[in-house]
Amino acid sequence: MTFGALSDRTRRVLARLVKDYIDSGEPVASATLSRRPGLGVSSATIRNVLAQLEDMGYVSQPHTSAGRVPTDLGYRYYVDMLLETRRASRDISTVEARMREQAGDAPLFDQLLSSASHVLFEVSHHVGFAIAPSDMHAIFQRIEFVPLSASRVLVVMVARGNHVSQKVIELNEDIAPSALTQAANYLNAEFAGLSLDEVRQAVLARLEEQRTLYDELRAVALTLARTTLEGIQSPTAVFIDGASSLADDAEDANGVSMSTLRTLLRMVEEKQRLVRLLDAYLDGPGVAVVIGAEHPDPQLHACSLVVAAYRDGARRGAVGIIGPTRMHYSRAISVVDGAAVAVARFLRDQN
Amino acid sequence: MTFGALSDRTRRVLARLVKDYIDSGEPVASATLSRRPGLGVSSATIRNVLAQLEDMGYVSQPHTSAGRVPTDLGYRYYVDMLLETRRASRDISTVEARMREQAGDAPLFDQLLSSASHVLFEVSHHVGFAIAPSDMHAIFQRIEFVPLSASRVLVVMVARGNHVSQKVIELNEDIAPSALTQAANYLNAEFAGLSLDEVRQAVLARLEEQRTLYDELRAVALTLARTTLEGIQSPTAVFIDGASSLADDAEDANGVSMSTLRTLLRMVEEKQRLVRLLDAYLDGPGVAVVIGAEHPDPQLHACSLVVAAYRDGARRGAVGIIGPTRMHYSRAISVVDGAAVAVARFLRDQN
DNA sequence: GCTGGCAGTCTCCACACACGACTGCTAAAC
DNA sequence: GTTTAGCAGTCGTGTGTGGAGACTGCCAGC
Repeated sequence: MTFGALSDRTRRVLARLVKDYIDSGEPVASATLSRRPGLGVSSATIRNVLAQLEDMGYVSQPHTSAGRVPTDLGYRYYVDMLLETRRASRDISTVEARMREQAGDAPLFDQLLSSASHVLFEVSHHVGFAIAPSDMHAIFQRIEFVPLSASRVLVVMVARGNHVSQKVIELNEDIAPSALTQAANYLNAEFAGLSLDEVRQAVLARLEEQRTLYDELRAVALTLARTTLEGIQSPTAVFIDGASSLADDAEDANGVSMSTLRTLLRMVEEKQRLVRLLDAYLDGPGVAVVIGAEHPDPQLHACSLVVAAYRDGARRGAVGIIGPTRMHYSRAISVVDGAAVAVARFLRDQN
Repeated sequence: MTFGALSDRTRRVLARLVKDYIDSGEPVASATLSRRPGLGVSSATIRNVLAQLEDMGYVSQPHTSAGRVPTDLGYRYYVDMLLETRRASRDISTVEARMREQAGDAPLFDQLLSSASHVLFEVSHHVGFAIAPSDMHAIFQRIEFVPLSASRVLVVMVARGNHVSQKVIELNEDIAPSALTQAANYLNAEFAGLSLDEVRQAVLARLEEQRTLYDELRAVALTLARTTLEGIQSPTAVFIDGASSLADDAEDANGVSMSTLRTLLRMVEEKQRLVRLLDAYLDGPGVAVVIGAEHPDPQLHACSLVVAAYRDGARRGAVGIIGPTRMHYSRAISVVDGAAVAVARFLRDQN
């Protein structure tokens, strides 16, 4: 997008109006803007500018005798300006320091994401979230079988990045601890370094062969591996924190109605909804901002989403925040950006 | 509590009023009650009864020309009647079947509690929760060390009841995988069957001795065990589901105001608050109900809590629901009771 | 002790009115 | 041509009034 379409003064008025509205929550009057330093013109002039901005769809009036309020398009213009100018500034240090404090030096992957969502909430005062990359692309590092009883086994699978998943498997027949150890050794030697998806395919292929070629140890190992991996392709892990901030947003009648509140609370519960919602925005680089009516779901038209993807090799996850359209975008953007960088850095350090 | 203080008819009127109010949410008029089958008296008579009940503090009028609404004391009387008469009936089958569907046959302890909270939410349409017993009394079953890199170890500790906890430990110096295996073997042989608290004490005691008596293997094992156990005494695990139902409660203006909503959402986040809140109610047998102003926290005066403890050997945890004081108590009580029994049964079956 | 009837009370809703906040427009000034 | 001051016009908000409706409390009669 080019910013040439609006004159310099018009742009300054729009930016000032958006900022004022974000701070106050009240429609902004021309007189209020003219009193601001920086634009040394009278309220009448501002009124002319605002009339233009209204024609172009950047601002609107709740009613004739009220000040102006930014439309979603107005926010969009403002945010694009921010993204353009603020590209350099990011707030990694604060976010990263807080995450380290929260999660410790050697966190499990889940702990890392959980603390990311928590820190995003703390610093933005909006709902923070962190989404794990799809498990299937994780790099298999190690598997371990812990006997719980004669026929029950705890499977612990470790993927790169301290990504641990576990599952209890109930066997049809008893199995000796030594057999479990051997099975684990076999699998570790055979598959370490492959992605879980590749491991799954390899396991299935070998089980096919196995039908003819009979080998007790391998059969057990591969069957255990298959059962384990079945559970793994379960839904993507999602961490969300700060749902209580929604109550504040709804109370301020920030356009966040009770039904929006409910929609978001449901999303906090059925986290996969959030994953679906985000799927579309995970491709671009840097921070993406989705404002109000840009959401496909009408229930979210009062909300904005600030999201940034992070990379871990070929895998991509995301962190971000959800808040009312009237949110402090500049801070939100720098914080989310910082969190994405911090998560990526953590992962790099662990590998 | 004895129910003799009120005449039989008075009690029936109170019960009918509470039920009607729970169903409708509207103040109940004397005429409405007189039309109900069962109490074959005119509205004027009902009015006399209601006046008595009001004197005794069981019901109140929002304003002079309105019907009656139960007070917290009225609910209390009603709930005590329920607890007295319904002691026999519990709804285990539904709850247990749903939990089994949710969690599978061999769930991890966390999965079990998570599904309990979810099922409680589903069937009650209020916030459901499940609290794990304090970890320190769990029975140590097995520990396993998984090498992640030369100096990083994943500790997996299993306690009875499929209770798995894990932690990454960063060592000061490199350690060979074989040493880890030996360390695990030593700890498993030595401490299996003790409570984690006992293990912790034993480990500390032996480390004291160890200062003089030098034995590399044991020193490593005990040090790893100590570091692991340090992390374990972390806050009690709590599972909560159904926060979105709070939005419904607040929307119906069930007395659940925005500030109550916020308080509860905060509690969903800082789960330890809930643990503290419940501490007082975990001792009694069966189901406990805390109604409105009976809560110490004034923010919860619009809420009721239905909670039941479950036992796992010497350990006690709890399950329950939180909803508006105007909640369907009879169903809530039977469901919570059923869930507590189902969790206990699961644990017994796993051990 | 119960019931029918009636007067009294209070909420809720609709309507009207005045106040205040901004705007849009126009004509004059720069 | 652009900016400004001034003014008329518009609309939301807060307040007050009145009538309808919903219950109750009380009293007299059964």
